[in-house]
Amino acid sequence: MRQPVDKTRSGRLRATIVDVANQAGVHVSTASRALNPKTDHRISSKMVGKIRRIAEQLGYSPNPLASSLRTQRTGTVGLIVPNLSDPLFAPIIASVQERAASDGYVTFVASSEYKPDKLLSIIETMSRHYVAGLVVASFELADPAADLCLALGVPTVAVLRDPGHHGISSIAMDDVEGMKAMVAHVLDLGHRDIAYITAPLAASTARNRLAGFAAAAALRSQAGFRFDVIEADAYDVDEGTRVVGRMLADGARSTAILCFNDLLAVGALLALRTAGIVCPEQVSVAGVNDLPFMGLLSPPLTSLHNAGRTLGQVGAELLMKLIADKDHPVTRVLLPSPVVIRGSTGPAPFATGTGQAPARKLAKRPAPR
Amino acid sequence: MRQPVDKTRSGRLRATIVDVANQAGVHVSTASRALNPKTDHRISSKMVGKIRRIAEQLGYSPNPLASSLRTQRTGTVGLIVPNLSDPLFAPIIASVQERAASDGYVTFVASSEYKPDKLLSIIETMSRHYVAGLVVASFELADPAADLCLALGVPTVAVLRDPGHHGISSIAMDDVEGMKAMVAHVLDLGHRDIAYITAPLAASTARNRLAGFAAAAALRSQAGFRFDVIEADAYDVDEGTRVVGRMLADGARSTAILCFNDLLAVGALLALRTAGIVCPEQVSVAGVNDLPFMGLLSPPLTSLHNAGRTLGQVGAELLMKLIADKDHPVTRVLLPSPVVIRGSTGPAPFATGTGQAPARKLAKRPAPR
DNA sequence: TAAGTTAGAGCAAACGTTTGCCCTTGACTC
DNA sequence: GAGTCAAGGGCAAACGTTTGCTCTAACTTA
Repeated sequence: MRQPVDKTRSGRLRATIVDVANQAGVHVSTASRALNPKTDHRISSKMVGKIRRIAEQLGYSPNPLASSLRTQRTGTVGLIVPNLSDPLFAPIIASVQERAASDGYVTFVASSEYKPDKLLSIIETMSRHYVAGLVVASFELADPAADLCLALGVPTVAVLRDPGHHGISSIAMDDVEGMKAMVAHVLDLGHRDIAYITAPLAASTARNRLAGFAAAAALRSQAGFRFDVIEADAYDVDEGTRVVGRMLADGARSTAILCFNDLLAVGALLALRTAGIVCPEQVSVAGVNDLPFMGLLSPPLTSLHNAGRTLGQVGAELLMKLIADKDHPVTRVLLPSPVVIRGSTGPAPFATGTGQAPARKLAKRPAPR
Repeated sequence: MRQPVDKTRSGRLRATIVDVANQAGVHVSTASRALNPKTDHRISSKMVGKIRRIAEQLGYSPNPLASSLRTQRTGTVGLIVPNLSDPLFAPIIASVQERAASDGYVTFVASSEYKPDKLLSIIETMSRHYVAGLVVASFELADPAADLCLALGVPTVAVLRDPGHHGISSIAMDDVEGMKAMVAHVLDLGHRDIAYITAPLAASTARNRLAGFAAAAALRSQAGFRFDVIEADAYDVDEGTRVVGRMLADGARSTAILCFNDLLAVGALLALRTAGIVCPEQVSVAGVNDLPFMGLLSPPLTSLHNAGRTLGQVGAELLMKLIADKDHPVTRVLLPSPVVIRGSTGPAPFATGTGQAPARKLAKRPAPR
């Protein structure tokens, strides 16, 4: 005698497929097939109707754990970002989530905290949870984590940062061209002494933006132009303040400071303000990513557009294809990253148009108000 | 004859507990007990050692799906926010995630998009996935979703917004006191005609901030004081611009505009700027939440502090307790929400200190630059 | 020394699905 | 009218754990 299912067990009152089958007077396998659109052709249509009706009325919905255990597939995808608090990732998280949900997937989000080992262990964990696929925004260049994803056989899409792995599809901003355009912008404004604050070069974004800067600089390698690169150790506002503070203390003469991202740029603005240097009249500043509110700062920040939502959406879309078709070709997408010109970049002081800027230290002037 | 486990199946090469048991020459139940610290006292310690060693060397880790199916428990918690893109929720997401992870839980994040039905269906889904508990930042007042959580028997903590349900623990900001303090602040500055832009009153936050505003207003119900309430339909910058645009068009005379949140306040600033009204000289503006960068706007925004990280951390902590002990008493935590005074609030124009402000329309003046 | 206790380990059921295979039945073919 | 076939449905194993129960042997205790 089969015990009737105890509906009150553990506080969960959920009908199982055997309840449905019993009620319909059929075998559980029949119920299973009838409920699954992929297999319901094996069952007579009136039986399908009956079983569906009973399932509905019992409020049956399949237990994803049991189903996944049997099929070795789940309805979940994983999303890994390097930092959950950085506003840069908010639209990516939101859009990946939305896109995945529209295909019936729920999303695990995890933060790798910019730590390569943590990334590895998260991937391990997610794989153990049988995620159907992974969207990763944390890859570094030649990241062993990319190999791990492939070894584990989990479909993976890189967003924002491209590990440069031949087996991993990716979607990212065109940082090289973006940065070239940014340099062109400040050159147009007459700047001849330009500094670029880069982030640690482990990430493709950092590498590419530096490459763009360097490429643009190479075109003006003549006398009268000066291009400096300073390396920051972090990605946040404080680091920007520290770095620019040091630059000023070292007597830097740059009239334009381009930053790896907006947070560093905001830090730069603060450091300049503290030093009594007026932006953009004395020094221009620009960032990358065009975070929310950057247009409302004073001065409003010039930046490179970052299509966070598109990144996430297209990335998730790509992942869905990869999941559906294991042999989907590896694809690589680059999104244009145009310069968003605002008030923090302006004409170079004493610009002569000849390319020969007079030697000059950043003067301390009282902050305007 | 048992077939040897096919390690290459479906691309996943994972040792199971039966591999460990076979290798150790013991029954799988013995292996299971040896591997579980809760039950390993039932097995001789040298056997435990041997089995652990073999497990390690085989790279065994338990399949969470199978384990959860059997135990009806998972190592996952759910987090539901109303909007993934709002910077307000970023620190909450990050901190819940961190705190849960430190207890070995992975986190599902979902967005209810401010839609009550969507919230219900997300809770349903998560419950089906056997989440161990739920952190919910989307509750409305007297939300049926709160009943659902209880009915499903899933431990739940409300953060930020309190559904006011006797069975649900919560942690939130003290919006009533915060708003009172904000009103006191602008009264101190001499303002006598104060407007408050509220959000839809479905949420406890909206209700409480309005209550705080009303309570503070009640103390000055004498002639010469005027307190207006305008209801916004949304929570974003655009809505703030629209609402304040309408107010101006309607000839509002308020010299201080308090807003439900920073996004509305930013919208208010934009509308004022468009109208050529100078903040704070002509009209003061304040928000709530103190989002990142609000101190860098021009003018820097006065706001109420929001302890997002604490909210998430304490909320998750509370959830861990609830999970560990089903009979943990329902607790309610309120965090102080002090006024962060910045440049967007200033002395009332024509302030006399007598409480009798002269009738005056908001004058259009050219925007300064 | 007989009875009772305990430690250590195995047995098998259970969690809720899915799916390859088999069986029955009725229709169709030659 | 015997053989073929397809449709419709049942059987039982499998996914990888956990856990109540049983069994055996060794160890106490009176």
